[in-house]
Amino acid sequence: MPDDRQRGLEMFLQRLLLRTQLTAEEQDAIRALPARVEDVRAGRDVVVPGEHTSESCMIVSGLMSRFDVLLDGRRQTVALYVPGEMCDLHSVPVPTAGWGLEAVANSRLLFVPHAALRDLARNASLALAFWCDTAADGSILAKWVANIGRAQAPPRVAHLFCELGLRMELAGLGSRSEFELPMTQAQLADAVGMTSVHLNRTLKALAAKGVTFVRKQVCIADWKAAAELAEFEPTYLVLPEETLPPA
Amino acid sequence: MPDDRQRGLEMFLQRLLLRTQLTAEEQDAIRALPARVEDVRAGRDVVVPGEHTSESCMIVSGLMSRFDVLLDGRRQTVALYVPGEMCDLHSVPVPTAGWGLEAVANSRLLFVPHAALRDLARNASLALAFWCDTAADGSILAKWVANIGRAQAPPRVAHLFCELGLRMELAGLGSRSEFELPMTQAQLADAVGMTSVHLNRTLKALAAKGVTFVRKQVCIADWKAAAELAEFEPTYLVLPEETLPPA
DNA sequence: CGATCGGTTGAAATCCGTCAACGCCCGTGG
DNA sequence: CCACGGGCGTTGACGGATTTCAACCGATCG
Repeated sequence: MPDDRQRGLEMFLQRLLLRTQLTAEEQDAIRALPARVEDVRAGRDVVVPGEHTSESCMIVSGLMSRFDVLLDGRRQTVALYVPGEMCDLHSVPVPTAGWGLEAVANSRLLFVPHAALRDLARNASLALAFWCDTAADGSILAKWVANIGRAQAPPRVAHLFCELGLRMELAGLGSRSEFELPMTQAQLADAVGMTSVHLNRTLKALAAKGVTFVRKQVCIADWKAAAELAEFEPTYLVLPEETLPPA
Repeated sequence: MPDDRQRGLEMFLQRLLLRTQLTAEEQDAIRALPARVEDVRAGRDVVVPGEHTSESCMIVSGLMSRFDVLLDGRRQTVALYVPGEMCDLHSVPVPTAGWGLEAVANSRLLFVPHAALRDLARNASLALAFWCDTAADGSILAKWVANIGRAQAPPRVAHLFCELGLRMELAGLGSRSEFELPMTQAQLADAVGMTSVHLNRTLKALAAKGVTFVRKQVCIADWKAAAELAEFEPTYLVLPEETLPPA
């Protein structure tokens, strides 16, 4: 359990190294960050919308959702975060969030004080690395806007599955065509902007095309076909060549 | 015209100062950036999706759209940028864009080489300022996901009008309740993820509530009522207190 | 003057949300 | 051991929201 702090920071470092080169000293600075490990249960709100935060949050295991609330209480998930990702790095420069952060599944989180990250950001390379991560996060958000804004339900869901497949594979959790997605249909519906009822029907339609989501397990029989159906084009994930599917 | 370079850089600087404090030297460094002014006509694609860019783009006047394309050619606008905003700052850390950039109206743009911005980012405060701007951009994207993902068309359009009202007011172009929005209904439809036909009908419904969009002019009779209808809550714009509407 | 673009309107088809009910699984408590 | 209840998934029927297809009009421009 105390080693999970080291493990979490190492995951964070590897994430940064995906997109930015860092010297040995800079890498050690990340490893030396102060951090606190905490387990949260599924359904728990880690950050309440409107709250002022002083720590950023990294996911060691589990699944987190960044969400917005409507007056009637309905939630819209605007981003999902898988293990190895910093779900809150943007809160360092912008600490007063307009959104909330919820544990979709039981999760182990690593909390890092903003002050420590701000301090590290005085180093130019590390600042660039943080900036880069935030830009990549924004790139995914932009894609979500496009995905939710335009497509019919089946490609919308398929697109999310393709994206999460790659991200899960990168996290070392299964493969892009078969991975565990520890969320309910209702939570998934919130993420793609539809009703759980309609999502359920959409899943049945997708099952006919070899894309299934059963017992929290996503299976994509023909990944290439699914990517085509979803018009999935992974550039926006800002990942290095070798982790991407062949064109 | 040569002065527009200075004017554009000054707008950029003021934008950064909204959210970050900078010393006189740092401010001068922004003012001394190399930059190129260019006028583009409405409808012109400044950045083609998938292209590798080596310059960031600031808007001196006009209106820009960041968009994603579908195979069938339809576009989904994922972000709109008004004068005074850097529509491309994230391309410094992430130069291979998955999206395109289009001039919605005739626009005057200021292009700044990535290299120069990267160079400035070696300064910790400036790096934080850039990071902050990118995070704010992401915050708006997140809100767009929530806005588009939610059901009804009228609040969706009203929300966009409220947001653009504040951003236009901040840019010194009209007020939050009356400003020019130089785009066609079809372009607006792309931005909110609906058909131009349905947008047209939605506009008529909104007109009955005092929110009009006629001859590219947005008028909001009762701003507070419109904000309530749209469930507009401006925290996500990451603007200083005094520029926000009273609660 | 014709052509094109942007806006407007109508009618039909489709997608999707709402309401409601039911079954399954699993944990809890009797 | 069984009864109960709640969370979750599933399904049907219905209505409303949105898209699609189509036509028309006014303004602008060559």
